[in-house]
Order: sequence, then structure tokens, then C-alpha cells
Amino acid sequence: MITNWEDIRAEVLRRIRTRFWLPGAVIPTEEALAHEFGCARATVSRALRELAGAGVVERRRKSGTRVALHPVRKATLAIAVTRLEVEGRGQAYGYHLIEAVLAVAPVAVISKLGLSLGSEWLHLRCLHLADGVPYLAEDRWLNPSVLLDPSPDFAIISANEWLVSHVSYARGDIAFSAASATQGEAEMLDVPIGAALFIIERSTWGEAAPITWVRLAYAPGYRLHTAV
Amino acid sequence: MITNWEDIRAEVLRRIRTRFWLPGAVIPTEEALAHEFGCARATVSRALRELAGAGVVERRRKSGTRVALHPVRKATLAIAVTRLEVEGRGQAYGYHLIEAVLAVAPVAVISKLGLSLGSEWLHLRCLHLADGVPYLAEDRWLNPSVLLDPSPDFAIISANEWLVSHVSYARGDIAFSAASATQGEAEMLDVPIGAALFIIERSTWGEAAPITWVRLAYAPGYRLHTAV
DNA sequence: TATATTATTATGTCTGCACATAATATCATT
DNA sequence: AATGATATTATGTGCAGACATAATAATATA
Repeated sequence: MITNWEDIRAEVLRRIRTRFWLPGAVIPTEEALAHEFGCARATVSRALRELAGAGVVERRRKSGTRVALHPVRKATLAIAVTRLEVEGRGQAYGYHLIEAVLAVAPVAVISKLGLSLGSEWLHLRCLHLADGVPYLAEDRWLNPSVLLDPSPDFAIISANEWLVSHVSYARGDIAFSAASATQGEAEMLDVPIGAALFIIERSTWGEAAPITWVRLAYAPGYRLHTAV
Repeated sequence: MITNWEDIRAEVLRRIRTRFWLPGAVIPTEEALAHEFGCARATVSRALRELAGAGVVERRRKSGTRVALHPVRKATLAIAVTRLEVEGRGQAYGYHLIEAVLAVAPVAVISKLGLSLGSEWLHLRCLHLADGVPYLAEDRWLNPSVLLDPSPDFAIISANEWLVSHVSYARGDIAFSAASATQGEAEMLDVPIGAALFIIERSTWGEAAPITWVRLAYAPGYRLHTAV
């Protein structure tokens, strides 16, 4: 008797991983499993739904549930506000605003956010520190119209942290890549020009207009990881 | 009247993103929302549970549901089998086995998988191509005891693809980082030594013993991205 | 034979109810 | 004032039943 959806999920996962049910094979119906485990169909359904969300099984009406043939590993990364990420490791967080100017956004940013040409945005360059050591170089373009009156002081609070608690957004996009350190990044992070850096680029849109585009260049050694 | 959990999730998300409910604020109870929307409590519960899973709200018994103060963006990356990733973009997939030898695993691998010192593992080096261009250099250490009899021919099928359909695993770990191309990687990918590469490292364990450790070095230009 | 039409099936969703559980508030006791 | 017992509250889980929906199979029709 298993009447707990987490235990059922574990048992089904066990049968898949031990290859009792092979990749591509159809597993018993919800009703059959509910009967076997001595629980309600809804409970089995909950367990299988979670496994489908994790990419372990694929489900289709009428045809049933089958073990995923090519398990798309869904790695879920938790991307926190930088300050909390650093403090969460027990390190002291530091933050410096390097530059904040109104300027015409470069074409790369314009095209990614779909801006009109020649529009002036706020350009921020900042450095985040962990235990006093350069941790992350931030290069951000920010739609000035989202700034409230009075405008926040980005020398004190990081744009990221201010944005998440003051500006509503509708959708966003995150990309991960690797790049060689530019001269500016090399200076900020105190590494040689050309060093391999881990890059996160984010675009964020509000309901009507784009909000911000940011490139985060992490100091060498940075790793994002997750259990599967 | 909203009696559909996805619509309820959308409506709650709208209220949060339009800052009708502010970060940190407690939102109405499931029962109150169910009454407002004219649906059952379970339906609201389902919607809020999904939002909690996405990191948008935080829920605690007795205290209720509140809008996440520091929304940990949970970026879910879909990591497919390389062949399907390439073919999914409409490119021709190519695969070459460079080397396959039994050898003593280096300390870095031993420590990551918790192997006993001096054990001989199968060392594979392979190159994956997209439209004939080097795409990914793979450096893999594989526990020879997982190989069935007859042993698969890794000159024809990639280890990744063979493993997902032939070996059961219990848990794994994925890490993303950036690194400068080693001499071997530079040769395989046809890039200068020191070029910034996107790196994925994976460790996989079976129920009892470790199965494999692999380092995937992607050619410059590779990006992983996801909508939020 | 090819093409609609209809039945069947397994998952997807919603409801109303019950009880479990964790966190908090309240109150009595020392 | 500090401590401990008790009540209250909101979420967490489970159940049985109903109907919706998508995909497939079976059947009838041109």
C-alpha cells in the first residue's frame, strides 16, 4: 500500500532507472497503478505528472504514459540576486558603481531588445565583490523611463536588486555562454585580457516596453551547478 | 468566474507583475481566492503550487502565501542528446571517435566520482560535428563494468546516446563553466589555444557504483538559453 | 478503396469533502 | 516574566466521483 504521491513517484522512478520499464516502453495506466498501489487515481496522476515535468516520462491522452526515449535532462538553475548568492556562501558582499551615463545604446543591444535607433538609455557599469575580490563585472543598459521619481541611487543599491523590487516585468530571456575577457572586463576583474569568462546575458521586457539588457561577466572559477 | 487552474495562475502572476501585490506581501488565502474566482480551493492550490515551484511566491503553512521578495529565477535548461540538439536545428550531425583506451583515471576524475585509486577506466575522446564543422569536444571516463557483453562500438554510437538507453542511473550532477581551450581541445575544435569555451561537466552514478564523468567543451559561439 | 462517422480509451481537470501538518497565537501556570 | 499546554489557522495531501479532451480504433458509407 503506497498512498503517498512522493513515494509513488520514487517507486516509478526506481522501476525506470533499474530498467524494469525500458526507455520507450508504455507503463501501466493510472488506473492500473492506482489499483496496484491501493490508492486513488489522482494520487498516481500527481506522481506521473511530476515525472513528466522532469522529462522522465512522456504522457499522451489515449496512448498512455511511456518512459522517455531521449530523456531531455531538465537542469533547473537557481539564479539569485548576486548579493544573496555571495552572502549565501558566507562571503562578504561588496558593490561598486563604476559608471552611470545616459548614452545611445549600441546596435547589439538595440537589436536584442527591439529599440528604436538612437534612443538614449542609462548605461551602468558595476563591479560586484566577494570577500573583497572581484566577482562579477556587470554591463547594463536600462530604459530610463522605468526610473521613478526620485530616481534610485545606483551607487548604493545594485540595479538588479532595485529592479526586482520596483519594476514589474512581463517576460525575459536568459542566455549562458563563454567569452574572452574584453579590456574593460579584464581591468574590472583583474584578469588578463582574453581570459575565459562565464557570461550570463539577460533581456527583460515590461508589458509594453523593454526594461533592461545586462551582460554579467563572472570572474574565472565561477561554476553554476545543479543536481539531476 | 475562473475555474481553470492555468487561468488562475496567469491572473495571480499578472497581479504580482503589475505590482498589485507587492514583493514580500501576503496574498489572500486559498479559500478567499477560491471564493473570489468562484472555484474550488484545490484549483487555486494547484495554481499557487506551480507559482511556488517557479519561485514566484513562497508558501508556508499557517502564515500563508507571499510574493517572493528575491525571486530566484529558476531557469530550466533542456539538455538533449547532442545528436538531437544538432538535428533539431536542421543541421547534419557528425561524430568521430578519436581515442578509446583503458587507462588509470586522473586524480581530478577520481576525486569527483569517489573512485578507488589506480582503477582502470575506459577513456573516450570524441568530436561531434554540426554541418561538418567541429561543434563539441567530448572527454569521457567510463566505468568499464557497465559495458554489456558484447561491448558497444563507440566508433559508431556516441557514449552518451548508448548510456541513456542501456544503463540505469540513480543520480547525477551537472556543472556549467567557462575555460580556456587546452591544446587537445584547440586541435579538435580548430580554434587557438586559450580560446574561451563553454564547458559542461557531468558526473553520473548508478545505484552502487559511479558510471561516468564527462567534460563537454563547446566550440566558440555556443549559447544555452531559456525564456523566463 | 478511400473517407467520414462513431465508439473507445487514457489522460487532464474540477469539485467537495476530510484529515494531516506546521506554524503561530492565546492562555494558564509557575 | 518565563514557560508550557492548547487552540487556531493556512497549507498539504488524499479520496471518490464526474465530466472534458485528445488520440486512436472500429465501423459505416460513398
